[in-house]
Amino acid sequence: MPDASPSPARKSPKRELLLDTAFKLFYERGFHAVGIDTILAESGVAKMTLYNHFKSKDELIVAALEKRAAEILDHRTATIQEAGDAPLAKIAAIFDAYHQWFHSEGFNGCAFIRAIGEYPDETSPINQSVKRQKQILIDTFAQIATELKAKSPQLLAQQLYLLAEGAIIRAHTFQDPDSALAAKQAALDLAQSTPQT
Amino acid sequence: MPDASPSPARKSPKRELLLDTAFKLFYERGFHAVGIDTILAESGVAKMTLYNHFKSKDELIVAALEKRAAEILDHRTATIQEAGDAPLAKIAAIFDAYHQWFHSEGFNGCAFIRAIGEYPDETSPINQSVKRQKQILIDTFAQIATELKAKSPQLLAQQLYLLAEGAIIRAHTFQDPDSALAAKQAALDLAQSTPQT
DNA sequence: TCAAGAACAGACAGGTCTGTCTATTTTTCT
DNA sequence: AGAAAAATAGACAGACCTGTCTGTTCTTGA
Repeated sequence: MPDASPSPARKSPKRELLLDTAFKLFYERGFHAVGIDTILAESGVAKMTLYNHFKSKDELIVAALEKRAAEILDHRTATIQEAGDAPLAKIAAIFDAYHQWFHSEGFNGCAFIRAIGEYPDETSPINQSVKRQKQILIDTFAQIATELKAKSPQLLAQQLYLLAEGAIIRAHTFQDPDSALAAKQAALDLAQSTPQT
Repeated sequence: MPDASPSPARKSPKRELLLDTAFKLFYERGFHAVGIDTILAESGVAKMTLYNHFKSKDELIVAALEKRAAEILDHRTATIQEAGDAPLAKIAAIFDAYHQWFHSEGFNGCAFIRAIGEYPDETSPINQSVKRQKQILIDTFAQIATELKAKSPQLLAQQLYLLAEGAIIRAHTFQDPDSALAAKQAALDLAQSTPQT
């Protein structure tokens, strides 16, 4: 009866420590570039503890990404919540949050996009996990675009998403944390030029 | 007098073959994921030949990226040339070219962005090479924005760039080759709403 | 207190990686 | 034809990688 499968405790301190350490290192240096041993040394956890919690490195990567994704989603939800009811204010708030992120210590682009880059195989669980996470952002934009009564909410949502991803890429590539400003302005231009009732 | 440094023949068939094969494999599977031996097997070239042309794997990566960058630049220059003199037509032509690219066999995102993702260290020659290449695209947009007499050509250029990168990311992440359409429309919207003389 | 589960250190296997070396063959140019 | 340059196969070193295994110690809860 004792299930030997590697998820005995859904939430253990060691497990959380491993996930946070792994994410930090992967984000800093890349997924292939960081070995298991580095994560273990940095976190001070034993190898068998890791393999008791996760079947493989890939599973660790997925879990680390999903933990981070949950945190990001919470943060974004709060950001939108605080922006009030006006759709344009919500859009502005989202891009302001990007602005803050780009200015934060250790910003290194989008871990999820980088994960897709390193695991381009569509059947990889890593790849699929990223897709799910990104879809949530698009859905958020679509919700706002609908509230805006845009002529084509789907199109506007997609365009806002393009601007967001583009801003991340530019901030990362050129180490310019102000990339969100141009994106925000373009986003508001596009959103505002939409025919409203 | 014979310089033993690893660049004896600037242009040799084997060298070009190695660069093309390397790029293809890196683009398909990622930089860390593809080993030297795989490139050698695929190209049918001996290991010492590779190391006679390139000091290291990193140098091979840089050379492969730069060869590809030159080809892309040529293609883009021709695309703009064929679009005629109207700035808006040039912008449309660039995004149409993205559209074609996204629909082409083997599209797998932007190799340069993925390279930054795998080599985030700013001092890496790989990282720096990508930055140079991307700057050329931004400069191209800036040139067109200036021709357009945009109020702020730099801002518009940056926004067009964000849309372009965003479209690539979206096409790659969601395997949706039509991502360029929304980007093109947004680009033309932004460019057109610019106050002209 | 004491038993069971969790985490520990560390060795280990088996594979892969980059880069070097040698000795031989092929190509190229004059 | 003959010399110089280029490419070849393949072994090799040394490092690193993931994942397994063992036996010990720590933690925790009844």
